[in-house]
Amino acid sequence: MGKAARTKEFIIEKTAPLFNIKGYAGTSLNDITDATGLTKGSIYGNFANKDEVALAAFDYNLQCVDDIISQEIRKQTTIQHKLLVYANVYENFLQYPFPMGGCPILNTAIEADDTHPALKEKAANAINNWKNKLIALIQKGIDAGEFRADTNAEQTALTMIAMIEGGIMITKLTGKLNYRKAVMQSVEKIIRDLS
Amino acid sequence: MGKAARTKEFIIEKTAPLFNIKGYAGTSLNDITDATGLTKGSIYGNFANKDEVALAAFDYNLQCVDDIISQEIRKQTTIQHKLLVYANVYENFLQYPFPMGGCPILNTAIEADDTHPALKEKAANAINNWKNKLIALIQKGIDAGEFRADTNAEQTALTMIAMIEGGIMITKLTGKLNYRKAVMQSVEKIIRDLS
DNA sequence: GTAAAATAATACCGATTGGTATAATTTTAC
DNA sequence: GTAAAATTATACCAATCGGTATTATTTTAC
Repeated sequence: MGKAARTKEFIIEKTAPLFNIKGYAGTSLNDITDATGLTKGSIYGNFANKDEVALAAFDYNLQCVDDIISQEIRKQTTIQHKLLVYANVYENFLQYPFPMGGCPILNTAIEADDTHPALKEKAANAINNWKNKLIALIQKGIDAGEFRADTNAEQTALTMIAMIEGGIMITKLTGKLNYRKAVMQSVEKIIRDLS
Repeated sequence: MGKAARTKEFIIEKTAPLFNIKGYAGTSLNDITDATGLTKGSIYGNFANKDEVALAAFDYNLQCVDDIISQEIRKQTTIQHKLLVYANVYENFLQYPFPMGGCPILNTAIEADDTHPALKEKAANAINNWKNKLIALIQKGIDAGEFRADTNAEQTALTMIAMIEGGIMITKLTGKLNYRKAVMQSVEKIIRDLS
């Protein structure tokens, strides 16, 4: 890994929390130079513009979440427990190296949906990948006889995602941790009801 | 209503969609003067600063949603149907005079939670009021014998809100209307399961 | 070790940011 | 109808916005 690649990585690491907390419009190039200790010349020597930094920062934050989830899923043996990982990780994300500012998909989705097509597409892909992973897991559970045969995998997957993201929003906003806990218990109920 | 009050109202009406679509940081004073056709002098003659416009715009957008919901709830007679209004209105919000840019609570919550305490508090109050209304409805259903006595009203309310807001985010992001439909059908199932 | 190439710092650009002082114009109160 | 008060427009402010040309400094390749 050459110097250039290392600096690029460094810039992304330092700015990823900024974009997740303050948003794309709310993060200025001054914020970026402050957070990295580098100058504008250095930033623009490694990225074409602010957009490219933001896109890379989103990828970094998303990868961070994916790594945590994947690692926890690998620890579980039954499909039901693998599905429960999503609820458990998001319910206790303070215990994990979760990106500062909350779920990057949610944050990016809300800001970018009407304003930034490139970021919007990245967030949309993230949701679709998440959905597909859930569907694959649920289908595996159906095939293995662990879940009911009449399960609507796609509807269950979308409902889980909606509940998790909605629960994050509510708790981040109100400061009430038990609000998220209540929602995540509903997610758990939905998963248990698949059996 | 004097001239001043009318102009103030006019500014709010014209800028409310802006703030809901582009966000607080993304909406500039130029956007505001463009949308209203007024000059900066006029804006600052009626509002102390951009913050005050944004706060008033949020109130306006929220009132808009509340009016739609309240009106539809009044049309229904059973508690179950009153609860279903939330799912139905949000599922078909294109059929109503819903604020441009989607749910103002969600939009404001995500942008303001780490950056704008005053807006954050307004959004938090909106969520709490929504939650309390749902709890009151559910409790009424329990008291009337329409719902099961062991219903956890608060958990149900929070789960409904999370699902609705999460469902809005997913559909706004992916453009797939049937994704929201799937989630809203899950909301309906939760409501039906109360009986 | 040296020369070429890549990276980083400095200094700058025009445009835009939120905001204000002042002057012109309307409203309002009587 | 007139004078005082409130509202709106004009012109401006310093600061900051994203971005770039140029210079200085490191890396890299040989």
